Amino acid sequence: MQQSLFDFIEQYIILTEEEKKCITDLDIFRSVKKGTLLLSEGQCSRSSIFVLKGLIRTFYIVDGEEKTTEFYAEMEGISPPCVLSGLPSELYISCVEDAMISVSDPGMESEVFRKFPRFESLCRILSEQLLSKNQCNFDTYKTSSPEQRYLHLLKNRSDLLNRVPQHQLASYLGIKPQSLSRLRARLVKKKK
Amino acid sequence: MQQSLFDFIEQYIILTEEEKKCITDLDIFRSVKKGTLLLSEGQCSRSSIFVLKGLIRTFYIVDGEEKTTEFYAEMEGISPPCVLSGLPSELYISCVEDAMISVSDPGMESEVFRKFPRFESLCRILSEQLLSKNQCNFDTYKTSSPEQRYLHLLKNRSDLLNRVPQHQLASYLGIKPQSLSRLRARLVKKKK
DNA sequence: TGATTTTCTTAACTTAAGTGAACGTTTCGA
DNA sequence: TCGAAACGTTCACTTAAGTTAAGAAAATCA
Repeated sequence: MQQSLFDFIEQYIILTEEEKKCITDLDIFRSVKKGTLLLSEGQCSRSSIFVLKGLIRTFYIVDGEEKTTEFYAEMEGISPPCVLSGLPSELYISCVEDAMISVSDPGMESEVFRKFPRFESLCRILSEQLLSKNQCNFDTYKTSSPEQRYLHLLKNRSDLLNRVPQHQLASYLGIKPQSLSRLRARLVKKKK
Repeated sequence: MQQSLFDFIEQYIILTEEEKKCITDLDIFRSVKKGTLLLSEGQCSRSSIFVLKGLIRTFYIVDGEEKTTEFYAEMEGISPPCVLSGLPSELYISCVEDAMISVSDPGMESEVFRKFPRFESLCRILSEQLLSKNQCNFDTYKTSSPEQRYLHLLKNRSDLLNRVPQHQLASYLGIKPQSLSRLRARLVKKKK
């Protein structure tokens, strides 16, 4: 299972046996059941999550209503705001499917950076890439309508359509479930 | 002028004279006039920008229409997607006000990292913070209506209201200028 | 300064999302 | 396996943004 984490890292740098052992020794791999809440409002978690298998989802609760903001599938990771801010979380993280994840915290990271400085270099590059990607996604969201966002999802992450309940998808697109139903009906009619 | 860059960095690490000289020698400071385009569609720029004074704005042109995605004021920086991707830019960057900026590229950065490794450590931390902040902003955008986004702007970045033309603000909020006018009129009426 | 362009607002009409409700289907736990 | 809860769709109505157009105000520059 940890092999898939090694595979991910080795897209960037080839790991020595010593480095692999160091990662293994951290004992960061966890198996979690569908529906598990990995983070709840009010918690001051220090844990960053990397998804090895399965699917997790982040959301807020605004006026008693879940607002899904992102899905994280294989080889994607999330470090919730509370990890850096130290403030109680407003974010929830929950398991959409049974999943294998790795869980780390800033303490582990600095330990690894101390032992193997090139890991910090890798993390700088990765977080710059993530930042850039995140900004692009934000820009795409801002410049699209719900319908365009749905079509974009259909094209680029169609796996989500089968893995995620409609009402979570709707929320992710920024609309209500009823509106997603209608939107889909409208598109089918247009196509004819 | 470069002092304000030093001030920014020294919020995190105190610079030695040697480090300051290294930065000064890079000759990265530029003065730019209002209206100047710092990046246009199609360009493969390698330049990241940090704003020391003034205001710049990023936008796309979609169906012949400008879509403003972000404003960068004092002590904020932007590394456009093309810097990392190497692909021709779809993003525009333009100067909203006369500005003083610093312009760097990946080559300069690796030179500085080589001479002073702790700069890479600082950059990792900064980009992790930026990523976290960017994700929070994205989440706030996703979970808000245009009206809520306007009120949020009023509360948190009210300086922009005076520094930026309405139609650019409207675009930034994800609506048309006419809708922003109407929204404002609606709010005034509500207040009474 | 005067002319021209850009910007901002208002208005009437259109389009699409929000709301509340109903109803059939699926899921899940006792 | 039965019953309750959650889920997805449809409908009628409401609300707010998009569109088109017009006119007033402000900024720009020759």
